[in-house]
Amino acid sequence: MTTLFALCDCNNFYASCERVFKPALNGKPVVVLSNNDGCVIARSNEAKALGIQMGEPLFKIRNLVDNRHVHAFSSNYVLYGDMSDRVMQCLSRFTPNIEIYSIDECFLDLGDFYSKDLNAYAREIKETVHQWTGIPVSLGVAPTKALAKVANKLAKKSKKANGVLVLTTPYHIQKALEATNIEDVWGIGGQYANFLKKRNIHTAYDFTQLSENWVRQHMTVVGVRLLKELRGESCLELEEVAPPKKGICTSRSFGKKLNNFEEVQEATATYAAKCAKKLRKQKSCARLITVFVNTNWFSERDSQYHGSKTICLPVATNSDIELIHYANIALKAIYRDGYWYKKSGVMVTDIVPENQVQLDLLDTVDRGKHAKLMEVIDGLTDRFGRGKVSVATQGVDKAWLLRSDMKSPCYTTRLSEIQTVYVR
DNA sequence: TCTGGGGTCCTAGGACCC
DNA sequence: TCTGGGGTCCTAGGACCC
Repeated sequence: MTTLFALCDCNNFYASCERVFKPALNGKPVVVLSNNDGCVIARSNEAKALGIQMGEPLFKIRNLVDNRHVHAFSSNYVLYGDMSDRVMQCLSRFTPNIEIYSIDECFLDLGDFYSKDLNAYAREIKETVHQWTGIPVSLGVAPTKALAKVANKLAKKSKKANGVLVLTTPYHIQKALEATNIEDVWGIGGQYANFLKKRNIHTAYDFTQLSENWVRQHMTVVGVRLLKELRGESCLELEEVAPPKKGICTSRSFGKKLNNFEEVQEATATYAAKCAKKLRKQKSCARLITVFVNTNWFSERDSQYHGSKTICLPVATNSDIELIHYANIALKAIYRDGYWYKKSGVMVTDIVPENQVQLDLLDTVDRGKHAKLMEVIDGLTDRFGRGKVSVATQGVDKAWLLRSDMKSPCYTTRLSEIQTVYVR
């Protein structure tokens, strides 16, 4: 059986989302910033043309932003998540077999469409998504996922392709591989790119000429899989159902540096509650919780400290109350006075399905009661918005909160004005 | 002054067991 | 003095992705 994949990738996704609701920004440079308005994480084509790099800190390009009238937005993940859902729903009308690969990318199984005019079909997909959601996308079509990635990159880059490139013949595939720099290949990061270039491997085509043994020796079985994929042998299947996560992490840099235990504790408790919520969403419980704290490692003045502590819970849980309790214990064990803290985080691992939790005979926690309470809290959160109901440790003043001074409204989701309630 | 956050997979090496 | 061999599990670290 011949395989055929399309990779649909939203162009400059976050920047495009902002533009959908502010069409006056079309044709103008737009950037979206990371949490705390720290660095650039999305750029419109006009912003790229100004030389603004991905990941560049805002303060380094302040002049450019001001002088060239670059429109900067704080990130608004609720908006982007909702726009992503709309794009994916639209795509699923074209084939039921899709894999949502990331917030802005989707693989489509086009195996049944080989006899169709693939160029016309891909273009129809592209135009429909744009019409329905306002988001511009590019499509690459090829016999393997890695080749679909190659096709997608070229579809974006080439004026002639204009957002759609179909690679089905050996001739076109070879031309595409020759036109793709090795560092632009999916699965080749900076380390491997340097390593390969030193050995005179500069394009994706050069890479396909290597021997399987050599690649295995230097790049593990992952490299071999990529080699086969680029040679047209499909090794990566469409994963329509996302497997449950094996680890869940919530961490943030604080809006300002902190040297006060209570404030770090509030932030950390909030991250623990976020982990609990993510666990409940995928109907899992976790048995290991890790808390870590960091000072600002960019600062040359402040003395540096990194602490982390993992605690094994007697019984796996997804309750806010329990995870906050153990997060507090872990934090107390690693917190040292006399440092300026910039970031903390909570990670939960050893994750099991909710209905397969091993119980402990000496367990003193009323799990039924916790589950009921969490159900109520989740219900309130869904109706009235995040942060309206919380465990008291999470704090009220929140001096540690992120900065996001340039955030767009949540155009697509409801906001609420209900009084905040605290559960003790 | 200001520098993101959240994941995956693979391998090597040590501990431990029979 | 001689000092096995194979298997599993765990962890740390390194690579990658968006």
